[in-house]
Parts: sequence; structure tokens; C-alpha cells
Amino acid sequence: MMKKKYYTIAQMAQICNLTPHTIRYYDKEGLLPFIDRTPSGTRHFKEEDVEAFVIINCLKETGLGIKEIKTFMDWCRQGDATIDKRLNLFLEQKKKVQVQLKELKKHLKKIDYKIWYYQTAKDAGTLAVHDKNKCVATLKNQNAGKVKLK
Amino acid sequence: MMKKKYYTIAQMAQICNLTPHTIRYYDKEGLLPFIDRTPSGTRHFKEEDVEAFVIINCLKETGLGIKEIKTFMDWCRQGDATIDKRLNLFLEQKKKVQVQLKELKKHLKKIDYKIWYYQTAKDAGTLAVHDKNKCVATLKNQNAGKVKLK
DNA sequence: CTAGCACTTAGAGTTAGCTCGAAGTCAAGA
DNA sequence: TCTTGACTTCGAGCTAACTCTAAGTGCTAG
Repeated sequence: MMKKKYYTIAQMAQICNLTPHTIRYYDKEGLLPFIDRTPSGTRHFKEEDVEAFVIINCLKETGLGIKEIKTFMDWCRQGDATIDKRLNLFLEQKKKVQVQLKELKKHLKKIDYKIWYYQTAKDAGTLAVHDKNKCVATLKNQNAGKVKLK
Repeated sequence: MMKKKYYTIAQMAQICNLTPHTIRYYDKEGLLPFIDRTPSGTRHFKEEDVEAFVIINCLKETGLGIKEIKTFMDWCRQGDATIDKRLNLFLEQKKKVQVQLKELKKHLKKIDYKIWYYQTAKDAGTLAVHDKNKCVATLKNQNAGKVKLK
């Protein structure tokens, strides 16, 4: 057995790439119901608490609000009775992430087209290159879009 | 030649999945320097203006702020002199999107693990299934993670 | 034993991106 | 002609997620 290592809020903040302010804010909002305190009230974070921040970050980045994350944390403390709710939450998040991925790929396609558009203009020295021979330009850009996407 | 079709702000809003309020807000912030007005001041949107909204949406969704999008729109009106700046902007956006895609995929991996975790618990009727036979559970979840990721 | 620093709290302030309301203009239909 | 409804502007208000300030407490090194 190893003795338990504790982190201060500042150390935890560095590990999780947050500020101590933000961690206190999360705590105030009920996102961290599990953290220990010293008798004087100082928060003592454990190694395993890092995982909770990973989950919080994952849920936040995939579109959940602070209040919804709090709800999830509440479920976690309620034990087996909320397994179903928690499963559904992650199934919903998965759907959302798949939509987000689709959207991002669409944006990437658009961006690649624009890169082709401006690179061509840069090489020609003028945007007018896209005005002349409209049909050719259109064909070329459609190809460019397809090629870049592969 | 077809006669030019004009849209009212309400029609354009519907097409672009925005509200008229939001379009006016974008206009006020300088994102729409190209739109025509009637003598009485009503905005008249053209078919080709839809494309501008697509670009605005693309830049916004990939992390650009309203002010930065305005800067881009200003560049567009300055012609050939800003080709390089515009090209660089899209090259930067591409990098950002690639990072975003990587992050999202990481989150998806986490979510898939959680789905496995809660599905297993649901089938067993209790989360305790993950406490017993820790080594086996750990191996199983590592496999699950890998399998789901393929 | 005291200086200094990290911690605590409550609560106010900030920023982005809308979102809404008030007051007024304009054009078409009954 | 009058009403209706969509448009206009200006400016205030809202929400989320921080971000910071002020006032105070409590270990620890010199």
C-alpha cells in the first residue's frame, strides 16, 4: 500500500489545466461533491479525483452545461438506482459527438476549398483568375474539393 | 438570364437557420457589408448572399469570434491586396479544426468507455460488478475501449 | 512571533453572442 | 383611408462560464 498523495487546489489546477478560481467555481456549482477537506476547510484532492475532472471536461466539451453536469454528479452519488439515467446520458452524448464530428468535417471541406481558392489566387497574383473561364474554374474547384477531402 | 430573386430578412433567416434579430446583429457588427437596401432602408438579400452566411457559420463554428470574422469581411472588400492574409486565416482555421477533431475523437473514446461501463452495470443490475475481480474488469474495459475505437 | 503566502468565502464584474422591447416607418390589401 | 404586419434603429437585458476582488484564516520558515 502506498500512502495517499494529496494535492492542493493550485496543484490540481495545474494538472487539470484549470485555474484555482475555476475549480472553486465548479465546487460551488456542485460539480465536485466528492472532494475532502481539512478541518480548517482546505480542499485536499486525491489522485483519483483527476478522473472526475477528465469526465467533467469531456461532458463540457461535448456540449453539456454546468447544471447538467451537476445533475450527472448527483446521479453518481445516488448509486445503482441511476445507472439507467447515466447510461442514457452517455448514449445521448455519443449522438451529439457524432453530429459534431460530421459538422466539423463539413467545415473542414469548406476550409479546404477556400485554401485552394486563395492559393490559386495568390499564385496568379489576383482573384480575377476565378472570374475568367468560369466553367473551367468551377470544374477545377469541384475537383479540388474532392481531392482534398480524400 | 433570370430575374434576380430577393429575400426579405425573415426569409433569409429561415434559409440560414437564424433569426432576423441575429442577422441584424451581424449586420451591425459589420459582418454583412455587401447587402443591398431599398430606398426606404429595408435589406434585400440575394441568392448569392447565402454563401456568405455559410462562410460566417463555418468560421464561427470553428472558433472565430465576431470581430475576427468582421476583419475577414473587411479584407474581402479590399481585394487582391489581402489574398495572403485570407489564405493564412484559412490555413490557421484548418489547423484548429484538426485539433478540434482530435479532441472530439478523444471524447468519443471516453464516452464509449462509459457506455460500456454503464451497460455492463445495467446488465448486472449493480455497479458492484466493476469492483469484484478488479483485474478481469480492468482487462475487459481496456479491450472494450480498443474494440469500440476501431 | 510574525511575515508571507496559499487558502477560504461571498459576491460583483466581464465577455461573447445573442435576444428582446420600444418607438417609429413603409407598403399592400379591405 | 385605415389597418396590418414586416421592416427599421437604438439601446437595454440576458445567459453561460468564468474571472476577479475583498476580507479574512491558518500553516510554516526565519
